Parts: sequence; C-alpha cells; structure tokens
Amino acid sequence: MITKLFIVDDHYMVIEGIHALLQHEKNIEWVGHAMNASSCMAFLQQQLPDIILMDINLPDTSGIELCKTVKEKYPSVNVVALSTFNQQSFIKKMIENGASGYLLKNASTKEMLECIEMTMKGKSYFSFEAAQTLRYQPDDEIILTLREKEVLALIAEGLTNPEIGKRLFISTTTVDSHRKNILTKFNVKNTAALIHAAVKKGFL
Amino acid sequence: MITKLFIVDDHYMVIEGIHALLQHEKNIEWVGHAMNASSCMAFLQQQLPDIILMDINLPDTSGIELCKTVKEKYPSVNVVALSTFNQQSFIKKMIENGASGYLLKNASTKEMLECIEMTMKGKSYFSFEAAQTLRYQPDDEIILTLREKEVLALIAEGLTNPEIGKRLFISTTTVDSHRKNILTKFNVKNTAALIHAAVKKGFL
DNA sequence: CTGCTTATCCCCCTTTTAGGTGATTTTATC
DNA sequence: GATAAAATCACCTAAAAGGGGGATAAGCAG
Repeated sequence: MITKLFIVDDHYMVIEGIHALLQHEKNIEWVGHAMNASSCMAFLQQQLPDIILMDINLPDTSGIELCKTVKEKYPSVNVVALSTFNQQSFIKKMIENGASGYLLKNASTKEMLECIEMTMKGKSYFSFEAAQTLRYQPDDEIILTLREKEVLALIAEGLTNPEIGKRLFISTTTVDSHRKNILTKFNVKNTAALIHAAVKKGFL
Repeated sequence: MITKLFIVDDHYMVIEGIHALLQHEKNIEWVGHAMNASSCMAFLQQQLPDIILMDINLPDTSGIELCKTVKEKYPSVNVVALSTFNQQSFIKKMIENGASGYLLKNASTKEMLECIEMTMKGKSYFSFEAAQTLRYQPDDEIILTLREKEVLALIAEGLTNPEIGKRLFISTTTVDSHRKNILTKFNVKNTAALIHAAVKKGFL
C-alpha cells in the first residue's frame, strides 16, 4: 500500500530534507508540499493525501489552527505535527485538534517511517521526547479557566487590576481573586515569575 | 575555488535538506556535519572548513556561544548563523560574536548560494528578512548594561528588590534604580509588561 | 440533592512597586 | 585630565500587589 504524503512547512530546507530522506521509500508517494496554511487548503481541494506532515509554526495561520480546519473538512486525512519545540502545551493542543502524531524535527529517518507506518495503521505516534514530555510531566500541567486566561493575558499586557476590571466589566477585587488563583496554580509568588513561567509554558 | 562547507544543526531534516539542495553544486564540498556544539569543536580539531552554517538553537551550547568559541580558536573560519527566528537580538549577538552572515531557514537555494559566495568574498550576507529587521527597527533596540541584565534576570526569577540586593551585595535602593531604568528603557510601566517584552526581545 | 467548580464580590493588612528627584563614586574613553 | 556612562545610594509618596480570610450565586456531574 502506497502512502500519499503531503508536507506543510515554511522552511524550504526542511521540505527538501524530508524529501531527500524519503525519496527512496517505495511505499511513500510524495504528492506535494505547501509553505503556508492557505496554499495547503488550496491543494486539498484538488487532492487528498493520506498523511500531512504539518509544521506548527507557519507564516499565516498556526499549525494548531490549520490542523483543526483540515480535520473538520477532511476527517480522513491524518495530520502529524512537525515541530522544533518539545512543548507540552503545543503537543496537547495538536492532539485536541485531531492530530495523529507529533514528530520532532530532529527525528531520524527510522522515526519518520515508524510514524508514517503507525499513522496508516490508525495508531498514534509520538517522538520519543514528545512522548516523555507527555508522560513524565503530568504534575506541572497547569489548567486555567477561561476567565483566568483572559486575566493572565491582560496582566501580561501591563494592565493593573483596576484596569483589567474595567476592561472585563468586573470588580477590581474579582480580578484580584483571579490573579491570586493564577499565582497559586503556577506556584509562583509574584507577577514577574508568573509571566516568565506563563511564556515558557506556552500561555503567552 | 571549492568552498568547504560544514553544518551544525540538531535537526536531521535540515542537514539533509541543505545537503540535498547543494549536492549538485560543483564548487561546494560537503565536509561534514555536527548535531551539537561539542562534536562541532571535535571536528574542527581535525579539519577546518571555509564556512560553517550554524544553527542558533543547539542542544548543548547556544549557537551564539559556539560562534564566539569558534571564531576565537579558528578566526579563519567563516560562521553563518542559521535560524528560524528573525529576532533582532539574536542577529545582533551573532554579528558581535563574529558571524559573517545570517540565513533564515526558509531561505531558497539561490539565497544560500549567494550567501556562500558573498561570505567567501569576505563580505557579509543577511537574509532579506533578517536585513530588514536590522534596518527598519533601529529604534526598538534596547541596550541594557551588564548590571541591568543581571537585575532583569533576577526579577524574572521572581526575586523582590531586597532579595536581589542581597544576592548582588548592593542596596535595595540601588536595585530599585536599576529596575526603574530598565522599565524606562523598555518603555513599559510595570513588571508584567517588562517580562513579557524582555522575553519577546530575547533577553530572557 | 449534594458536592464541585467557576465566577463573582468584600474585608484586613503588609510588602513591593513605581514615579519623582537628587547625589556620589567608579570606570571607561577621548 | 576632562567627559561621559555606569553603578551606587537615598528619601518621599502613592499605587499596586500579595497573603490571609470569608461569602454568594450559577452551573454541572455523580
């Protein structure tokens, strides 16, 4: 069985690299590539591949959004996320949006082939490191409510509690409560450490 | 004249991609690759290439550090930075550490060849976007003193002014002064916005 | 229905920041 | 040796943040 493979990545070198690594594989057909989200969608209107290797960082839309759109319109297409970052939040988001796997860009040919094979069998595949991230860091997962995320974003913008209150049409004391809860969830004791941690964990 | 090319990048796909893109170039000799800083240094003890394409993000040392070390030990070797990020601070730092050029990973083959050619002629080459970043954003360049960088790092860790003072053996009021100067330089009005901006600009 | 989470609100009090203004010493540079 | 930049220290005031406590209403799941 021949797997039709499509790639979305804005880096020419990566596209060429994957192409070079897989060109001698007989059961993989290279149906094309796109360097941004919109040309990817345009391609899919004409032909559906079996697997899309999709970079998370794209110039127009993020891979996380593109993945969602693709899976909604073409549920039969398997999406495998392709990324440099081994960040838990990204991995989680891609899975939520229907990705079948997560491949880091430092993956070997063997890993790539395994990933394609597994995906075609309907199973999930995650790069070793990505899998470890998901497995061994369950406790540092931070779940914020919608409101908390809003507040956090406004804090990062530099707004004070009274300003945030006005913006969200709630009392200053409420903002204060949210803020304290966020600090507790991140296990930090002030705003500086909070913003730093929030960025590192992909919230900002 | 044949250019001896060496690559340092922790992503197998990128190495293969560049290899694929340049393998038919007759005046470029592919002398090898390394996937981290230490094996790069080990290679250089045996053979010196003309140009090193060096990723900024490496697993052990950062490319910025590696560039410095390489140029100190082997000044004849030209280092071209290779990166996904079009961030001013990184570009600036690489130049300061002796890099001859800055190539973005979405560069075309033509750009790569141009870059190699220019570098061999002793000139600098910067990807179009990287050059624009340097040219059109001169005013948002933020220059911090050594002390200010130290203080900023400790603020990001979540230390308060008294704590920072103890750590650096200076008075709390001095820390306060530094802190105010940093806020002014970043043109922000509180810690939250400061940390956010500092991360975006590559200080943290 | 009961417990749980979310979102809302309020109080007290202490510490920390931020804005303003000013000054001294060290260090590097011309 | 003069000049400029960096680093140091100080005082005042007001605003904001953080730590503690507690309360209520709405919505949801077992």
